[in-house]
Amino acid sequence: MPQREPLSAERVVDAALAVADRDGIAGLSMRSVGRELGVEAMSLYHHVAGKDALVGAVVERVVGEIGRPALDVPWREAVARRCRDVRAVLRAHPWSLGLLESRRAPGPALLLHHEAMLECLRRGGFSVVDAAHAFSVLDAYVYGFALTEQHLPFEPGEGADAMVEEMALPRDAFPRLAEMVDELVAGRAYDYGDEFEWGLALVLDGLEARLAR
Amino acid sequence: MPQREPLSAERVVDAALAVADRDGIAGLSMRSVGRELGVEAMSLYHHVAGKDALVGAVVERVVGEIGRPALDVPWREAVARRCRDVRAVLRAHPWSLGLLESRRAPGPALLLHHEAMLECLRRGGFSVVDAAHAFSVLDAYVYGFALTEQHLPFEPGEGADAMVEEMALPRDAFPRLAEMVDELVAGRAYDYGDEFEWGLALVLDGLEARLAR
DNA sequence: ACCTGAACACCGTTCAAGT
DNA sequence: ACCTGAACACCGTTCAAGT
Repeated sequence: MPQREPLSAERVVDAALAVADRDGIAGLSMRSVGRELGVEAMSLYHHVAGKDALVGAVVERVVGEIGRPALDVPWREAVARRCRDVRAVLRAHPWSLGLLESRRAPGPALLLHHEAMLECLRRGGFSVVDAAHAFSVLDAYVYGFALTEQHLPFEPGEGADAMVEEMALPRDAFPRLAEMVDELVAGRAYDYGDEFEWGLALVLDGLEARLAR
Repeated sequence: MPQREPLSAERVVDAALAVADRDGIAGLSMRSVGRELGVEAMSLYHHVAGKDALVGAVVERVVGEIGRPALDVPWREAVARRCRDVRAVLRAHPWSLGLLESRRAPGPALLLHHEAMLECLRRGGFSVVDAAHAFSVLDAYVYGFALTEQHLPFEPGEGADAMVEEMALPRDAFPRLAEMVDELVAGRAYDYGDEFEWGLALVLDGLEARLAR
């Protein structure tokens, strides 16, 4: 019977990430992470300062999954890829968005992402101030989309039918919602996820226009 | 000594809102709400089904603070007002954004807001499908801005100086962030909150262009 | 040096008991 | 009908004790 692998900050973060991915944010506790490692919760305190620090490290790990920037393509394409990357990461770890609020200062991984985004924009010809503006809109859009996407009353593949049932709209009180649901259901194959590209293109068009003037 | 006001669902929600506004989301517990009302936590269960239901009711109350739509103005102005309204409400109750994740189906107040937004857009001439697109971008942008605004490493009025200190950027590793901070500090009076209008105008311009074509 | 048992001050919730 | 005390199964964290 092999000796138990010794604990380390890295293994604790690994375990916490696994627990969060499996059981969501509500299932992440010092005790559950300990259980995951076959160890008492108190042992974790020798490797992480506390739950806040652990959560911070897990968020940092997730942010680190955002791909490295492509600098050999036009700014619009480079920026679009980063945005898709961020959305993909936030979708893979839905619980991480809610965790952002417990962090105050951004960690190095998030700063690296910000830096990469600004680099793409500056190379594209944006002034420092406009790059700051552009970063702000893009960041808000991507985070916000991930947030709304997460709280949809239906599953991505499921289409809009489920939504109609789930919320049972009184048509006369909500005519605009009703016609929208009708049309989306009638048009079949509506995937809310497609909205991401529509909005992203709109924002990028807007930035292009600002750049030209 | 006056008889104690009898408990009611409404009074419980009032108290929960007061606790959340004062102590944040972490301070909101059945026991703390009970304390706020001078009552044991267990008494609350006679008026709300449980914590989830209470949280739902509190969110519903907050969403209800979003103003009624102005339908006698051009769509662009009407939509802009609603967006500013939503942002203001989310800023007044910063903890509510994090609470959205615990809700599955949107309550009537949120549906009313969605309906109002769609009404503005449809009156402006957007097709059903384009109104859905437009709603999606706007919603994502506003929520996302509120989210990023909430996690700024510095206080709104404080300017960017605090940010520089707080995160102590190694300039050579983050040249783009460094130049940005420099310029914003040099330019004085940078208020991140101003970014909201810049991005909102960009999104609305984009929608206007889509409407015209 | 690393791990843990017991303890403390908290959670949400149930249920039988009080008025 | 409305409120509550005691209890249960959980939290994060401290600290003295074990190896």
